Amino acid sequence: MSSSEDDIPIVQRSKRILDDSEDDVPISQLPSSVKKKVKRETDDSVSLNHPKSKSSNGTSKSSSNGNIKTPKKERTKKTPSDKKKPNKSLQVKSEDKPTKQEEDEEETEETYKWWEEQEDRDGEIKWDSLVHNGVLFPPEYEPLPSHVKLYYNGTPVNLPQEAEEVAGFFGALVETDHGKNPVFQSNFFKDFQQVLKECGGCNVEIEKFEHLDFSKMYAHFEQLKEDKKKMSKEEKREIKEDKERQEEPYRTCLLNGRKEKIGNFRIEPPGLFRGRGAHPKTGRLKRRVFPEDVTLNLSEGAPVPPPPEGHSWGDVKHDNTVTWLAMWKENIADSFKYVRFAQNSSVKGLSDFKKFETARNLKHHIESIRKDYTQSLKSELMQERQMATATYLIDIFALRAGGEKGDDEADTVGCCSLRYEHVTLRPPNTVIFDFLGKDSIRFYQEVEVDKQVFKNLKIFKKPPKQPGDDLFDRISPPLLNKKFQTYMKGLTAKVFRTYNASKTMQDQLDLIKNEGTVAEKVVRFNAANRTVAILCNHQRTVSKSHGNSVQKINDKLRELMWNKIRLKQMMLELDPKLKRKDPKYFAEIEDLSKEDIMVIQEKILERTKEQVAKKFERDNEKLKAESKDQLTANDLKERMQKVKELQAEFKIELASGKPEIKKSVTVEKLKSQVEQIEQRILNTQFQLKDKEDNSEVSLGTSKMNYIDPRLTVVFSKRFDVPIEKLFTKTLREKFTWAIESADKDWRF
DNA sequence: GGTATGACTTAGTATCCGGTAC
DNA sequence: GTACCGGATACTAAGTCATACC
Repeated sequence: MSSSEDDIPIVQRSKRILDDSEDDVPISQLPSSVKKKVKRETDDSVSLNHPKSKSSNGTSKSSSNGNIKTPKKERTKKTPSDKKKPNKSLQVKSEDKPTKQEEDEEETEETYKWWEEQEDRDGEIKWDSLVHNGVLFPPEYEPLPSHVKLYYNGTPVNLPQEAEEVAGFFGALVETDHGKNPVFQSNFFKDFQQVLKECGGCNVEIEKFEHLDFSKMYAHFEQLKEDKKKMSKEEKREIKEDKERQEEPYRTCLLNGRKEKIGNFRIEPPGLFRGRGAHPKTGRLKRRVFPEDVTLNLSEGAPVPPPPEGHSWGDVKHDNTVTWLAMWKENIADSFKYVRFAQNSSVKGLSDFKKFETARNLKHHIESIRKDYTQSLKSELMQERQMATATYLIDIFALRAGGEKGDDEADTVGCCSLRYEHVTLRPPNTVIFDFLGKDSIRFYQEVEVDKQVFKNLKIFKKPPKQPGDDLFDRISPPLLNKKFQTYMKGLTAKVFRTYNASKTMQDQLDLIKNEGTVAEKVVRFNAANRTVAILCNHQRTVSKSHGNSVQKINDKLRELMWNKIRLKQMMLELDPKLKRKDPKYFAEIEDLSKEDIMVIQEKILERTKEQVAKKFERDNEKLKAESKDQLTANDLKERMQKVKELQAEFKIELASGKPEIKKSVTVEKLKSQVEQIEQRILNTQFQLKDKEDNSEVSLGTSKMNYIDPRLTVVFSKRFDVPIEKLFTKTLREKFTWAIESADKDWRF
């Protein structure tokens, strides 16, 4: 690198790789060294039919043949330059920052519709050319102000910078569940002491975690949060724009000459490992990643982005059989972390499409698979019997495969790793599953199973087996998957989950009638989604505000109920004979006791008081701003008088049991008001039920990973529900291929 | 056949951000 | 204008599975 280049800030230098040198140059026109001869595998190719390839009757083939088109063609080896050159509009532009509108247009123009391509896309080669600007490193550590210290036994500790950073990681978490977890504390403390030792120690001998006092650090971080909140809009905007400017070069890359988004272009910052569940390593220090730890992957001959000043890359690879752009080794589990394409990239889209097509293909085999494993449940061979039983559990209860786990990981299980204690048998054929699955999420289900499955599980638990022993001791996920491959190409344990999730969704959607408002249809769609989420055991922790908001809705319901009763009381006041005519209609008048009513009235009064007080404050602030005379305490008293009047009315009503009737009121008018309130009650109850039902169920995971997006698109089209109501912006981008390729008649 | 490795998908949670009520 | 709430997004941990190697 020339010295003049050295003077250019890293951000600008790397930006130039895409912006200057390759700007407006399609990859196919790059120097020949960039182009790479590509050998494509042609076996079992998958491609999508696109709207242009209609059958003679004008309907898309996708609805009838499942979009799979696999004529094996002998293909000659292709080089990138043989491929169709991208449109001018697809080339990366960067000079003159485009306006927001231009950006949007550009976005639309640049979207590569891979699903409209005719070519086969299977095989080992994942890309023909890949050019990118490397990765974004987290900022260097900024030392704390000198007055913010860690204390040990009351003594302020002068920590070296490296150790202060680690202490700060903990300091920020002291009040969280992690910070209070003894394993987290102990792991942190060991690593903290190690770092301290590495950088030469400090003024105090630190021996016990219990003597550490992080309160000053914690207060400092809290203050920083507060300050951030208090920043003006302008300041916040500037910071955001700065951040975006810095990230810009790393957001996208050139994949086969087309601009594509990158997902996690940021190297993970150092911190304390937050393992889920009872993870033995939770709290360990995740060390800072340096360029020397990072391997880049890009086209041979493509310009290698310069590493940050004074550093060099660990390695630079040119492997087009993988889809990562950069990787590094992390120090907790000693595994790799990858920088990959974004969810809406062609690479991810194609992979998603293939996943759903494989799952969809299972429908042609599922019947014979079920027949086969039902037979094998009675096999003489223990291994076969275990295989059949495990397949049954994976198919029917959507269990994961359940690979072996080490002692240095959380103790979680799936099907093959189920142990004696995870399954309880209750004759004649009830099985109680109780175990921690992925992410230490509890799987608890009491289910009735096939009689032979029950028998088998009983055999698998027979002595000398005891708690701690594997239920399925003769099989493993690789063995299961090997067997699955004999049923169908590409079939593995996880495909059953995708298949059953999408099949369930389709069945549920089929039950929905095309009636009601859009909002009602969305609620029904979500209910179908929820069935799938429950099948897959997708949970979430109840939000902190959940109890509060449920309480609010319940209060609202009681208030509505009271109002309805009052209206009915008024009706009887106007025409007492009504009660004899329709006793059922008026029966609910007795539903609320005097105490109930008092509580409701108090809540209303309280709320009204608060409203008046707040309005008073606001008005005063307004007057102050206009330099006018302030409202006085007397004014407030006057305003509060109205609340007092209301209170008096309530009191009279409570004593007499008769609400005040206005002159113009008629029985008919009251009846219509009752109907209105009843509708509101129904809506509110519906809203409450939805909230309760969803409080512990996470719908997003199944929508994102398991439900074929084309099902959602079909629902949207058939039921006239805008796709925006069913997919967020991110999901619409991720599933553009589905939105543009599935028609009304598509079936999973 | 078992284990290690590497590359990918799936997953829950933390944080951001925009709408709404006041 | 602000505080609050909830949905959307970002982050990264934790799975699955193919392949290589012995």
